[in-house]
Amino acid sequence: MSTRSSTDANRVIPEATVARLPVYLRALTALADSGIRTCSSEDLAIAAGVNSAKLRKDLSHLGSYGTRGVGYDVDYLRYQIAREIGVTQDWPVVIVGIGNLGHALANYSGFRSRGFRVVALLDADPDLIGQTVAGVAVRAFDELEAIVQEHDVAIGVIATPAVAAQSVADRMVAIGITSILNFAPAVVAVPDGVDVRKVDLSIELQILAYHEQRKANGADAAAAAALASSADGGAA
Amino acid sequence: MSTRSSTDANRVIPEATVARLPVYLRALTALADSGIRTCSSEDLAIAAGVNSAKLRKDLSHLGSYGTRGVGYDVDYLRYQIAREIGVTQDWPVVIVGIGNLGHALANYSGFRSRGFRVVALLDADPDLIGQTVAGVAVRAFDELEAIVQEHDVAIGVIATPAVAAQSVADRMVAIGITSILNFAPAVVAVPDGVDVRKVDLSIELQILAYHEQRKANGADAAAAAALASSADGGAA
DNA sequence: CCAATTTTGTTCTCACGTTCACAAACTCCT
DNA sequence: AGGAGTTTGTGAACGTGAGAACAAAATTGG
Repeated sequence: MSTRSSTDANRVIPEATVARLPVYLRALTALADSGIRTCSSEDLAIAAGVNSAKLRKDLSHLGSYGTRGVGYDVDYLRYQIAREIGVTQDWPVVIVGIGNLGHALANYSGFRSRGFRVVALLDADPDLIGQTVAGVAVRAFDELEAIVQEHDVAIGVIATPAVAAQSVADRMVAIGITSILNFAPAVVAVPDGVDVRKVDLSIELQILAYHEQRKANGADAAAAAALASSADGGAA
Repeated sequence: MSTRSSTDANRVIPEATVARLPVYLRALTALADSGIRTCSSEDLAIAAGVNSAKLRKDLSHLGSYGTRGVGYDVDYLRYQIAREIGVTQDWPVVIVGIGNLGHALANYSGFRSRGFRVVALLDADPDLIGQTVAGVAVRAFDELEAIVQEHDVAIGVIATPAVAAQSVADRMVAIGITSILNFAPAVVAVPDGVDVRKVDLSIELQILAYHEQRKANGADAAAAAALASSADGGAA
């Protein structure tokens, strides 16, 4: 009795694939916007900046949505990926911490257009409460529980300073939020069953700096190696 | 003649390790700030939110900076990691695109304190040029080349709308920038030798949404499975 | 209708990353 | 000094992911 349909909710999709599905979704939207109705895995792979074999393998985890010899129907595939990710519905989101970054997030139009709706902005600073940002009033952090219950919020965004991040996360978890996107430069610990993703601006820059330094050192090392080998002469 | 010192510039550090080094650096700074002079791999692993075996293996790629039976000297290890990443020096950075996100980035104090210095803010919008953001004047995008050459900038940050991202990246590459941090929701293509890292707010949310949806479906499926098995009864 | 062509979906192999488990090396206490 | 107790650094096993290569399935042209 192991007949598994292609829409079987129990099939596992590798994490690496899940992380790329939103990229494919965006690339498909761009293709659709430029009037393209059908594309090959090669076309889509280029638009998404990946290898076409990887793209096909990723899509094969969702099901067989292409046609051999033809390619993929852009709108159809787009819908299938959106459904798989879960962004055919709208997800209510709360943002905690309305500093510079919180402002930018509240104003980011990409959330609304991609399946997310900011239902509340919260901050602990009394001076901010009552101000309107991006058309949404800033409310007191204490109101988190009421808001989460009213709108059935599952996803919270932390944009506070580092010191506040853990206590905000604890509160979110206690209230029933099960997915957290953390922009604060701090590690937050959460119990099993709660997902945390971390976006850290300076960590990304540091990773670039490492490679940048190696480029410079590599050039130096190559020069040094050239000198050394010329000093070695033919003395092998 | 294969005597390789522990500071051999040619040893390779796995990419996954490189991505975690900044996390360790931050955790060590936090420990140092609370007056801790020495820590075990277990202590540091908890502070960094990773498994201690992974932490030790990561550090072993840099060299042997710990003492068995004792642990790591916080300041010493911090310096070694900072040197490895390359943030003992200051990296000049330009930010292109001073919208909501560009504002937030310009004001982000974490850059300055972690080895990066914003030397210029650029935008194509004439209305923005001349305004001061975070103490730095916004200048015309055309001035990119002069600024990059004057300050020897190797790292550029793109915070423009998606449509502008590729052309900004092309210009950066042409001028000699070799590392790009891209916040625009678009894939940018660059030649070999140029590193691009991408930070995408809505992609992170979409990944959370996927898992959130699976939690809900999983609960449904579990309920359905329970029903099915009770319907099955003992009919094995 | 059949051969040639195109393109998907999948299999196989290799590389990379994670985790376990333990020997080596250090400190502390008697 | 020597044994007990800690903690690092690393070898080995395991799991996941990437990419090449190819069979299967569709279209196209004669």
